[in-house]
Amino acid sequence: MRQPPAASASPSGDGGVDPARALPVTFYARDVVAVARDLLGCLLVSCIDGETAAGIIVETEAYGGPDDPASHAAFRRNGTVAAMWGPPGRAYVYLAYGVYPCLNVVTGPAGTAAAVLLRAADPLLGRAAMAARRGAAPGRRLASGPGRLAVAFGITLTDNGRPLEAPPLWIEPGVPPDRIVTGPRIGVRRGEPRPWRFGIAAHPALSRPFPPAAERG
DNA sequence: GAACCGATTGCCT
DNA sequence: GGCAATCGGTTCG
Repeated sequence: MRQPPAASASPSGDGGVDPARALPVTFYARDVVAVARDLLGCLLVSCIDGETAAGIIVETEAYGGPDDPASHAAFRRNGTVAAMWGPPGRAYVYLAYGVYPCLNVVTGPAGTAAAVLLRAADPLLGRAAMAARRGAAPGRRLASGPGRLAVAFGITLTDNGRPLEAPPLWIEPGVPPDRIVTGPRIGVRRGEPRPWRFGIAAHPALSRPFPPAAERG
């Protein structure tokens, strides 16, 4: 499987990315599970600190509103989580274990408090900048994991609530994947398990392999 | 105002 | 494979 041509051979000066192509708010204003699946193959772009970083989204997780015990919105409404309760198409950034920022995309009508966690991306542009931010060699784990992804793209808590339709942070349409795998969300302990983790089948940039049972699905 | 928890990661054994 | 690091928000006293 070759790299999708989403960011190749463009007259744009940034190696092919173009904020004019950013997904409209209507894309996000849908069911959180649908958005989570449709984001696979799309191009995440950030222009932060003078560095352009872009990568294909290869893994996502859907988190519902108050009805989803695993969601931050289940028992919280104020603070950073307030972004989840806001309008769709905006970023919800939280700090995992006080260490790593994690980037979510708010979905559904305002007040739904649902969001999609971006768990992994396949670096396409700005690998050097990603590696520098990660403090790692430009190898294969630059953005494979929610914390790694956010750090690689320069995302911090200050980006919480930021609209995702214009610089410095936006998402462009990409090539829909041939096969999508499904599995239980990672690290979730509360409530009944939901198969709301989605990934591009057998993609090398996945944060972790999917359970065999999901591969057959 | 203090204690506790968490949608993680990297380093240690 | 196991566990410490680290911080914002919520909960409890």
